[in-house]
Amino acid sequence: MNIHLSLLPMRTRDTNKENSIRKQAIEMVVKEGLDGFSMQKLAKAAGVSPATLYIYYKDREDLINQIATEISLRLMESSLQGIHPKMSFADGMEIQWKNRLKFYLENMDEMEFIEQIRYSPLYETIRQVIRQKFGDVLGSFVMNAINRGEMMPLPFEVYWAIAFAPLYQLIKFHSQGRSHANDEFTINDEMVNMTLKLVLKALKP
Amino acid sequence: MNIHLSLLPMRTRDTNKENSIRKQAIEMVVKEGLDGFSMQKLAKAAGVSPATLYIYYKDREDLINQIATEISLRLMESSLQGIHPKMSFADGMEIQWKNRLKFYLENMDEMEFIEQIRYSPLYETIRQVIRQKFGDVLGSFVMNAINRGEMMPLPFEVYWAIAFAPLYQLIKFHSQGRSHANDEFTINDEMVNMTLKLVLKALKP
DNA sequence: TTTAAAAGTGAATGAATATTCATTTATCTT
DNA sequence: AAGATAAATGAATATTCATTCACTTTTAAA
Repeated sequence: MNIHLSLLPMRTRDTNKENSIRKQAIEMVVKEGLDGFSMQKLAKAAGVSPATLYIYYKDREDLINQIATEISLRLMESSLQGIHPKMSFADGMEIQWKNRLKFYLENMDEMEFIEQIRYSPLYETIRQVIRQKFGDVLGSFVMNAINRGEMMPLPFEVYWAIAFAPLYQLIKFHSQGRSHANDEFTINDEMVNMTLKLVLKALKP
Repeated sequence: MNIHLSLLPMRTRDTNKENSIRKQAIEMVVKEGLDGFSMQKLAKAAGVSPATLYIYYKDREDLINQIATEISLRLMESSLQGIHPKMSFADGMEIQWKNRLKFYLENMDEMEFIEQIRYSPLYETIRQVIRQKFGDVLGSFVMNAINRGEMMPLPFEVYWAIAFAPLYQLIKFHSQGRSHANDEFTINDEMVNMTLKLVLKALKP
């Protein structure tokens, strides 16, 4: 982005505005839900004319989509950091758990934004982008583990359901606990390690 | 509902209308997301005047809340059907898995409706109603299993994350697969049994 | 310093929004 | 049959919505 191949002069984009729009959009969706979000409110919150939003984004749907896609891709890249094909299954799993957890905790607003979109019809496009970009890597990680006898041979969906759904559930408990006084659950490393150990026990042949 | 203590005559409520409103609301939210839902569109789809909606429901938020709460309570009641305190942990788990799966498959639209709400700020109230009504039962089910040495002693959240998140993930894969040609995942009993077995293996001491 | 081009704007548009209100309609008891 | 009451309505309200447009501002190369 922001690279212009043309030799013609032009006004440069204000990255402060770009960031402010992004940040306020995320905050608004998290606080008021997808249906509490509007372009006019966003423009006001970001200190920008409504018309400016349409310079950055084609329309409302495109705005939500671009922001959500960018976050999702960052999450996936983060979660695969430090993964090598030769690595043992248990090590690979532990790294992915740590990576995902770290990303979540460091980007809670972004992740709650994604949660709002994830179950709405808007998310379908993003799901496809992710699958196209990371499907192979994740698939071969599982296949290797099975071939090496480190993991039970399982359909991919069963594997994923056991391997990651519990982590996401813990994170969900954590972020629900954030906003509520009588719900004191807070995630911690010990708990995560405990859960990961159980998950690995389940998947071992 | 529909019980009048007054002795005075009055016009009776049309239950067809009531059901039609409910059904169309669910369908609309599932198809177009929470922010694609509006009172006027609902009124038209249900063949009813907009004003009629305000006889049944205080306002838009109340409408969503009432429908979502009613569905959630039905799910919880279903999932505890046939559960007895003397039952072994494994049996109790299997029954709950079967009950939840059955309810989901028989009420897919309702459940996808709930998914839309679940991550929005609207869901907080419902979460509390559920906890208040079923928290004790679920809590003592876990405590019994631990005391009898049938299950590892775990924080409730860790237990839940391992015990049910994988099931929900499978169901999510299934309902995503429904609408997409190149995504052929379909849930079946064999797969569910396989996953449950792994989960029980993880939780066994 | 001129200038082309994109960035950025405020005000306006028309459609859609939630909700209300003055009426009419259906129902049950008497 | 009469009448009281709540159900049900269509039209109207004021607001908010996404989006557009004619216009001004900023930029950087020439």
